[in-house]
Amino acid sequence: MKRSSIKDIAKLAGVSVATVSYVLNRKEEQRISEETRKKIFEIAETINYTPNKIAKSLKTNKTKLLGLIVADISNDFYSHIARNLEDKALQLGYTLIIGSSDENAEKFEKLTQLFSQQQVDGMIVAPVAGSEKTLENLIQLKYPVVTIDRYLKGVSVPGITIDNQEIAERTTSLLLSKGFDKMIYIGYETELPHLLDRQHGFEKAISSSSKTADIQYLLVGLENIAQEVRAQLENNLGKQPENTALYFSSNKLAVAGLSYLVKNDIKVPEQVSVIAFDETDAYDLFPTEITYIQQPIEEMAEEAIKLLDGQINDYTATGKRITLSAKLVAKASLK
Amino acid sequence: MKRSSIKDIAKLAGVSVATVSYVLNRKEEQRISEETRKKIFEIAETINYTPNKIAKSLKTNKTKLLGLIVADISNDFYSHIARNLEDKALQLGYTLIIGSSDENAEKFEKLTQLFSQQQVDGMIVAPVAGSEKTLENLIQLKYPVVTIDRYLKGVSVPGITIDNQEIAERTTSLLLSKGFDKMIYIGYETELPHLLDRQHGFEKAISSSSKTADIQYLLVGLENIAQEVRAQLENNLGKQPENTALYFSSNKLAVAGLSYLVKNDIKVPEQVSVIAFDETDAYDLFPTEITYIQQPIEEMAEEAIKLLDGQINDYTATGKRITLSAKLVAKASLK
DNA sequence: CTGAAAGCGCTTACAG
DNA sequence: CTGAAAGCGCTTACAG
Repeated sequence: MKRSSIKDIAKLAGVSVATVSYVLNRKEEQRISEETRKKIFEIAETINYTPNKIAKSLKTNKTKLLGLIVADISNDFYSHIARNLEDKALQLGYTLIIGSSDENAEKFEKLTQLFSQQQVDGMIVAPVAGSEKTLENLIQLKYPVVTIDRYLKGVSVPGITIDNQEIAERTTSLLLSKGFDKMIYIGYETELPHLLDRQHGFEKAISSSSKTADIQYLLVGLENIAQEVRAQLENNLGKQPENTALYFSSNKLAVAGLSYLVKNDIKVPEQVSVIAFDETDAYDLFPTEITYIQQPIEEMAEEAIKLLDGQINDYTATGKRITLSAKLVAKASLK
Repeated sequence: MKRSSIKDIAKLAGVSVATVSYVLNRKEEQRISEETRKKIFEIAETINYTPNKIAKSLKTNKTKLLGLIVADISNDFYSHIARNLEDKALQLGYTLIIGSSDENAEKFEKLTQLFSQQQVDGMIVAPVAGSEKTLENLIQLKYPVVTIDRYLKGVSVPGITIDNQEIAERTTSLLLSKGFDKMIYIGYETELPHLLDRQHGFEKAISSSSKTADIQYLLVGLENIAQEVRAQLENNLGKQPENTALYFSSNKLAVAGLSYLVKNDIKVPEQVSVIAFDETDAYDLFPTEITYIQQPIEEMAEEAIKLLDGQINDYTATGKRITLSAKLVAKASLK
């Protein structure tokens, strides 16, 4: 595969490569005669010229490539984030390189190195537990980075998050007002701050309320979610629960939990009310419409790209964090 | 952000850039003294050197970048394809650039151009209707390309598909053997050959069978799938179907259809049996376990990368198409 | 209005 | 064992 270069055009047109470059880049300052301009465009067309961005990148030090690191691109939430980022990035002329960290700090670091070697102009990352140092290194190198969805304690890096604690608190208060006998929080056994925020919001609402209810926390690891959730619900919820509320702190947890409910013919909301963080098409298959907390994914993507583009064009060390508001979408699963 | 270069190392070590390059690339043929070798590694370490792959690419004409074009990365099926491709690609040192075509031939072409400009070493694409010419152009330029999931008529390009028609035929025969009064095929109104293959498989089984049943085809466009499927089922299935089988030719169609069933309290498999192409976690939320056709996604990804890597390293014009076998996973939704 | 030339950060035959 | 030099395909001040 031999592609044509600016040099080929120059030769055919009988001009210098400089002239070709000026014409093709529409640098009007250097007024090239209409005649040669036309000739150059024609030749470029006929020999099927496409610019070599690699060469351009080397010169300009810009690749128009953005690195995206998520936990797992096959995860519903992240694939939607990725899709929205892709669209917003394209609008600004960027293309996305994507990698999955699998919640592994080492792999996360490898990916940042790989992307850095590919000279991405910037990175959008969902950091994993233990990746503080990796992030700090990037910041120290003045590498444009923004976090999305997640953030890490003690690392000052710009990013986009939602008001996890607040929305969790508000929705929990709503739950409390309904007077359940038992409320179960299903969450992750994790150090990830954004997930802990959700839990703290839940706890805060509970402790500041005058209502009393039997409160339980079921925490599962990041792997084998489905089995763990089902097993724990079996132990703690039983087959014939009454006047109980389930609070799932992610859509994956919710899918696992709802699967348990439907398999055991537990009625929602008659026996158990359900509220879940994040949406997913899967809810459509559940007999009752699910009440969920909706993250403004499109807005998150837009702000992330904007923030990153800003950093790329004019780097300023800043830990600027933008917090967007999630909202509750109330459906029948909450009595 | 100013990164250090090979030149910086050379200066600090008091050697030439050539020597540094040889050492860093572990080219043992040119035996460099252990002493300078060590010095160079140390310096590289301390000044935090990372190679500029862009510069290397320009010289070697290899970027180790692979372009992936899917219909929509937020679609469950494609995000899983992407994830598997990512892993296989990484094993061979490639990184993935991802783009979504939205079933739009123009956007598909734009993406190929963009990727080509980024000098990707090759592309893995799920072509869209009308993208024959775009594909032909790439082939003509001897650009390494392999298709995945889909293929196009009359274009000779290597690729991976599954035996859509065969598996559809086999599963339909199975359905026929159960003696349903009514069988409804829910598919797409499309020209995409791999989807038509599924329909042809269904038709073939029907026409070559001695059994008779009321056969219906519900075809929907590629947009607004959910609403269309529900509306059509409402008209053609009704609220109290009996001894009927539903054949969904994709997981998105199945999710839409199952949602209709669950909302209308239609019992599976007592009233309606269900079989679906492709899996999704969403099935977990349906009261009955769904019988589905499982594509060997991991194997598809592996073969695609292997085929592409082969093309990249030794280009030979070939329309080699690899067909893998899908398999039926039988569950309770089929009586 | 146009071109010669330097240079981006590497690799690699070639010479010594 | 090591280095000088050419070159990958562009861009861009500078000169004319």
